[in-house]
Amino acid sequence: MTTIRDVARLAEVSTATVSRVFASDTAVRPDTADRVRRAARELGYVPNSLARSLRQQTSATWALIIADIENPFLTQVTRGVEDVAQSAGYSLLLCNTDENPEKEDGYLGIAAQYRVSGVLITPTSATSRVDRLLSRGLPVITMDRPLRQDLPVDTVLIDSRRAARAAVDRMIAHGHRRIACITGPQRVFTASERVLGYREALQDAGLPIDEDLIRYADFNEQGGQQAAGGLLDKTAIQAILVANSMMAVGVLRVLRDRQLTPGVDVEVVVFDDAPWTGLLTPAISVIHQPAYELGQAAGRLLLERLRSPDQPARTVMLNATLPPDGEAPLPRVRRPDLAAADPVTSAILTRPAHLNP
Amino acid sequence: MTTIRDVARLAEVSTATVSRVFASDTAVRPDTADRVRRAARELGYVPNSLARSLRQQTSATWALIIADIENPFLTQVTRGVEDVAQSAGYSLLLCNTDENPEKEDGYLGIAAQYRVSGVLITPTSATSRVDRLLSRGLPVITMDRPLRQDLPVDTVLIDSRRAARAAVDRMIAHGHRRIACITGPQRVFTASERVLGYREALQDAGLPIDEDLIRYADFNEQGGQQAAGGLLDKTAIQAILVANSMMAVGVLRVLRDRQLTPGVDVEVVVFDDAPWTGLLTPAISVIHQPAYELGQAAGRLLLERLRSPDQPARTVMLNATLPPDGEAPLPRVRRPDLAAADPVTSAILTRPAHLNP
DNA sequence: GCTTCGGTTGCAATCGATTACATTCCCGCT
DNA sequence: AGCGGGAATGTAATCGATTGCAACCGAAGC
Repeated sequence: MTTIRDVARLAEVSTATVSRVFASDTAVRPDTADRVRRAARELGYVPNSLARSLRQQTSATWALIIADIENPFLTQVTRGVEDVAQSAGYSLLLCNTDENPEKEDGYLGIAAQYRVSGVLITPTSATSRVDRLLSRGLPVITMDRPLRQDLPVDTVLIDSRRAARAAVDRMIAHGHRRIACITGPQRVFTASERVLGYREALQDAGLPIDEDLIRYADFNEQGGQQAAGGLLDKTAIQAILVANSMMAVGVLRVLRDRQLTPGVDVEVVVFDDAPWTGLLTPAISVIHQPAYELGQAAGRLLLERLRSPDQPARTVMLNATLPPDGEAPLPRVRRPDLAAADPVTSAILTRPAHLNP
Repeated sequence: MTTIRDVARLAEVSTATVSRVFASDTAVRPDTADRVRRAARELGYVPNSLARSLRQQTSATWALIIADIENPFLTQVTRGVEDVAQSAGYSLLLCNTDENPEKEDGYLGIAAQYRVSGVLITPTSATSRVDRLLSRGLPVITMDRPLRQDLPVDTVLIDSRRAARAAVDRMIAHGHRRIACITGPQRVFTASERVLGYREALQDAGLPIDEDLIRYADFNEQGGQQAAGGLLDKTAIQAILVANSMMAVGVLRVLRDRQLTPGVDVEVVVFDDAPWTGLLTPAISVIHQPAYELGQAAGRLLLERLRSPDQPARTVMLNATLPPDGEAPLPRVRRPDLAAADPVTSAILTRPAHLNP
């Protein structure tokens, strides 16, 4: 493996000069620089970023710690983070926790070992041990789920409580009374948050809350299937709110198996606007979550945090949207311009990405 | 940030001893080791893996370079790779190329800079510049798409040509004659491979091939929509083979908009068994691709390559399966035991994952 | 008591870059 | 010619670990 010394030798300069050509803005005479670049090309020199990071005490890497890479919502988040990272010169260390706090802990340790310059995480619970990173001065951004308020972490959330409430409001307006809610593990913030919105809507309408209509299960297809099965075994329902698109597949499968047509026999509203939801007839309602924008906002918060480490922690709240009653879901725009779309976050998000050396 | 010296000082030993406690199997007296571990815990010591990797000339990191993190197929592949990597002590550097050869090139460079110990890639084309990694002795595993035969890279493929052919055979058996094929960019191996299978089936049946029924488009929803729209504007069809599940959404949307019911007016067969496909009525046919297993196999090939760098390159071929005619698609098993399921690869895949220090 | 030997431990070089500081070079001005 | 000063370049310390080699220690064997 050729090193900076080899290049220096061939170009007949010192390693300092070579380094300056590639990694700093210190002046180097153009012809010297040329000679160095030629030598480097000839030798196939690739700088060793481990050595560089060691010396500079910082690496151009972020750790992205997410619960489930197979969840399309998180996939879109990942994509948003990746785009910001890439355009600012950072690479991503990808970590999949499986909603498992121990796996998460392990990855937090790895993030520390790798001396990444920031961590973006969807914490498995509010008690995730990110404090151990913070005490080292490592910036942490939490996504989709908040941590304890006293921790100095920037946060990007989606207001899913309000969206859940709007969805249930509408079900009530449609005349439904037996309305169920199938959501993720109670420990997970977004899962309980959606239940809160559900409860609020019922309470506001003066309707009783039947705890048996609220089901917690794993945030995946099987979870949805089990929850819906257990629910329908005990009682009949008129409408159902499902907390994510993976669960929705399971729920819809159960409905079909029981000859219940979504949208006819049971009104169904689902979080996440998975593209396939538009294919069902009649269409089910979906709550659009700005997942890509969430990732993007998280990435940008991290960039700003790196630029000014001591500013107070910020929380960005994005809106989930339920299309107006009677209207088809909005056509999916692949990459909406968030800054234009959401005034709440535009202040943060319109600032140009900082291009790191 | 506390370093190994701080720990050494507190434990009243040399840095060498501390290092040996944490990172090698050299003997250290149990009570000394205890003292070191206590000191480390007290100081909150986290080893710096940059320094370690620099010294050891190898890092416990793999680069995973994929075309599109939002493609569920590739997401499952990622998951397979991640599981193997994690259980062998490796971390993943995630790179998203967007099917863009320049972005890919950039990431290949980053992989080299980071001195990752291996690269797993779905190359954007057969001319991807992985040779520059190979010449450095960096192991490369290609996934889902092969490179030039003369390159010493291990490869995991899915035999999608055969699956495409089987699907079209069946369409022909059903009496269809105007059969279309919507696939990805021609440059992408799997896209053309599926067309080859399509052609073979028609040829074997002695049917003419109408080039106008073959459409290349982007491997996403929009691509599927455009291709299907263009196709149906010109001609009517009886059956259609779609090359992945993202395109399928676009295609199915077009069919619906034109009042054509999949499975009734047009027979539809789709690559990738996206979970939602089972929700459509009547159900469409899907070709199951063992994506998770592909990722897993790739990870294991890399582990073996790292263990014996000089063995000849290997290619693993996995089967895509079309459920027998008339039968419902197989119920999705979340994590099938690949070794038991597929004798072709069991030899490789049953070997226990090597646990790295 | 001395030697030997295996088990522990320490010393110091090393990995490949960056960078503070020192030195040299070059040019223009007096 | 001599000098000043800015630009270019070199020297060497440094980042934080690992590891070859040497030194040391204690017990066993003679």
